[in-house]
Amino acid sequence: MNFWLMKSEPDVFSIDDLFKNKKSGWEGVRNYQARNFMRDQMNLGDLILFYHSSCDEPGIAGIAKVSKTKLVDPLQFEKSSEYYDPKSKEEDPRWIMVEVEFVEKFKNLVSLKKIKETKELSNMMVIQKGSRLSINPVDEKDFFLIKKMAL
DNA sequence: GCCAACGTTGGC
DNA sequence: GCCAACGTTGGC
Repeated sequence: MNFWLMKSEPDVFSIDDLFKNKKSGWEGVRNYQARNFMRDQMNLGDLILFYHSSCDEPGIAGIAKVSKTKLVDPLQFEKSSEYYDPKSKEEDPRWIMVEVEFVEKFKNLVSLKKIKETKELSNMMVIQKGSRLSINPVDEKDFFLIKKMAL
């Protein structure tokens, strides 16, 4: 089993939205590195730190898990979508995604600030300078430490 | 709104 | 294949 961190802007899609919908396709990723993680390395049941970005208090808001793998992102073929990709072909779709399922919302958000202050988490990709990748692999021990910090 | 750090595009 | 210009991310 692998562990992940996935970023979402809460104005667009928050942990509360995932709670309401129970499940959601992780649409709109248009970065090859992030896509490759989803396409090649995500397995059913992998656990995900749900990260809120570009908001008042950036940080990890809860946990989700991978409920379906290797899905075709439908928005790449929708002309009206901001995620439309004219270069992607139906017979060879460029953008592959996973479906995620709600697991829990943290009682206390584990803020970016807190993560930066925690020495044991200094290796996390999300706090490395210049790291903008929206999907990061996470060490198992970091995953469970963050879960503990949310209590 | 600013801006640093990256990624992508396209001319050559 | 290089690289300048441009676009995006995301914290502050």
